Parts: sequence; C-alpha cells; structure tokens
Amino acid sequence: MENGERPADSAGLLPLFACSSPAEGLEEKLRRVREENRRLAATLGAILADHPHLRALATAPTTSAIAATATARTRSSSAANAAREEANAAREQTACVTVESRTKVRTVCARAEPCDSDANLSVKDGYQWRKYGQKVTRDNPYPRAYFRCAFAPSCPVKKKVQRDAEDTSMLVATYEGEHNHAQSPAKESARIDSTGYGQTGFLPCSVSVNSSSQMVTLDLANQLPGSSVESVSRKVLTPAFQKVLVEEMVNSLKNDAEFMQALTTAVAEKIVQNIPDL
DNA sequence: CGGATTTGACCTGCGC
DNA sequence: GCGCAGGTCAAATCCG
Repeated sequence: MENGERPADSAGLLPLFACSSPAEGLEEKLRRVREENRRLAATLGAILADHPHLRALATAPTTSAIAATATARTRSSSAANAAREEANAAREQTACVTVESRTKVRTVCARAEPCDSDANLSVKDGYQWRKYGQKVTRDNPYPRAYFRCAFAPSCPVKKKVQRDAEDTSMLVATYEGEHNHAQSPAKESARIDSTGYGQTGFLPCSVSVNSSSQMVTLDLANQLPGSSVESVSRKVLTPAFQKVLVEEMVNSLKNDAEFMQALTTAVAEKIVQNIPDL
C-alpha cells in the first residue's frame, strides 16, 4: 500500500487517526519494514550470486542435496572443525547446515535474536524437544543445552544447542541420530521463530523481520516445489505481499491491548480538543 | 496437578 | 590411577 492510501472508515475515525502522532509513528514503522524488506531481498540476491551452491540448495531443499553439499565441505575436516567452519560461514549467510553422513551428526547454525536469553536457546525444526541437561564447556562461556526428542520416547535423536563463542548472535545446533517417526503435530512447527526452521528438514526456510517488536515472517517452507529464493525475493517486493504485510501488522496491532489502549487515549484526547467548550 | 525445565551430582571416556 | 571435560540423571522447582 502506498503512503496516503488508507481505506476510508465509515465511522470517520481514520482522518482523526491520521493526524495523531501514533498513526504517523505507524506509517514510519511501515516505511521501515518496507525498506528492510527491500534490503533483505537485495541481500538474498547478493548471497545467491556469490554462493552458487546456496542457489542449488534453495532450488532443491532436499536431504540429499544438503548431504551432497555438506559432504563436500566436511570431507577434509573433522566434525568439530566443520562446525566451526559453518559457524564462520554463517556470519556471511543467514544460516547454514552441515551433515556428517557416517555418524548421522548434523550441525546447524542459525542466527538468534540478540535479546534471546540462554534459556531461550532453541532452534525450531518442526520436532518437539525436551531439555535434559545443560553444561558449560571449556571452549565456550555460553552453556550448551542438551535435548531429546520428546515426541516419541523411543526416538534416539539428540540435539545440542550452544551459542557461538565468537559470534553470540549465532546458535550452533548439533543433531545426532535420525528420527524414527514423522514430525510432531503443527504445535511446534507452526511456531516458526527468528531462527527460521520449518518443515523442510534442517534447511533454514523462513526469513523474519523484527521491526519494533513486531515480528513479520516470510515462510519459505510453504513455497511451491521448485520455487527459488529469488522468486521469494521477488514476491516480497510485490504489492500483494506488501498488502498482506500491512494487513498482518494491522491485525497484530488490533490484538495488542497496549496499543489499543494508547489509540483509545489518543482518540479521546482528539475528541476533547475538538470540543471548544470543554 | 502434571508436564517441562533447571541444576547440582554423578558417570564415563580419554589423555597423561 | 588420576584428573579433566563432556554427557546424563534425577530431585527440586517452575509454570500453565
């Protein structure tokens, strides 16, 4: 939606809304979100241009594709070195994946929100996990959390999650073993968060924009088969997506009791100002 | 009140 | 055998 294209409201509240400062603040936020979306799309494009293997991953997000890429990258190094390599590479990319096929160990790097506490260390991947331990390791001041698959008691998969020591905005998750069951119900996978892992195995598949505490998620997991990151980037820039974005923000704000309170106060103040005798 | 999380204690493997 | 570090257990605590 372009600036100034506000739908008319039959109650005539919007003109009032438009001249109040909270509304101007919202428009400013909207502009910032649009700008961030453009920057994200540009960044994705640049990343894909520099990293052809990522383009392949984006086009065919299958376990075999991940394994093929990861095997090539980890062949000459130990699993630990691979994890470090991936952590470093992740500073240039948003997220990355390695697979050690022999031992069924996968390392996933994901960018975490800086505000996340250690207790929030969790890489959402479509499965439900139960934390069973936490330990501070020698080479990293941040605690390592140990998780077991909570969906099936007999499932042998374990997960370790630890904040990267050099780049604290990165989470390094190590998966051991393979699930012997289907993914857990939508409860967990629906909560795609800032770490951005959805339904397609361990491939990062969503981009989130956290603007002024409002989270907007572009879910790449639900793209049609064969769709690429470029096509998603183009989608971000379409008026239709922008419109959905705005509607999502409006819905979020409508459900925000604090915002509605502030809005009500602002409207009441305006009404009072427009009554000369008061 | 039941399930999830926390956290200190304990176990195990490895290098010296 | 000893010490260290990583991994796991389980009681206590938290939380919905």
